Amino acid sequence: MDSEHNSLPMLTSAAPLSREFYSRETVTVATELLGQVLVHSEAAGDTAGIIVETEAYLSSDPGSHASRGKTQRNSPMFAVPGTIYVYQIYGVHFCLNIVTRPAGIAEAILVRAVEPIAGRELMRQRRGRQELKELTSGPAKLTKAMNIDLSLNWGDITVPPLYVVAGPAIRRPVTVTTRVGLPQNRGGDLPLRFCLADSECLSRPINVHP
DNA sequence: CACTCGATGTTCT
DNA sequence: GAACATCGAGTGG
Repeated sequence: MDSEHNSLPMLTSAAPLSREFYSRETVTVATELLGQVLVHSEAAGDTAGIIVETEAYLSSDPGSHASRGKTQRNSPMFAVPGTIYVYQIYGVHFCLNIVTRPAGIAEAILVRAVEPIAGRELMRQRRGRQELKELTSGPAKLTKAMNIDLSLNWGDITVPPLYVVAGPAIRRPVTVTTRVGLPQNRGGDLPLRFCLADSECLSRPINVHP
């Protein structure tokens, strides 16, 4: 067993955050997910990371996949809070979202970056990179490192194998910015990206002026 | 560093 | 056809 498991023996076996946690206002959940721990338990080995960057996607939000109604791809967004929505982007990458709000209101949170705390060697193998900062500092990087793909779409984030547990009780500064990759006319000017400002593992630096 | 660009497939116009 | 909640290799200062 490697040292990271010795130093964090309880984390990956802690109780997942409940459905009630996710059944609140999307911005609230997006903010409170920061500092919690995303865990993927697999036979190959557990991977886990502290969530350091999230984005909220709201109903009536032109940047949301659900902005033009329900389709085959986005239908998990219309399901119950805690539903996992994984989609493929640019044909090659996967992004992980967690549904909030009651069924019928399509809102979700994109998990954009985590700080690796367990299964780092597995992450290095999957990513083909050694540097800690390169393993999970982006929405598609973290899904690759943690082996998250379409097989987890429609899953339940409140139970294994993919779930979130309470992180270390340490207060860290939160910064709010505009979301990444969205043009102005698609909601790119809305302050819906949430970061732990002191993290080394953000998908990109926090711009003082966007 | 900063920037461009190709990969690759699903969705929507 | 074009766009896309991205990444990494490549190029040029």
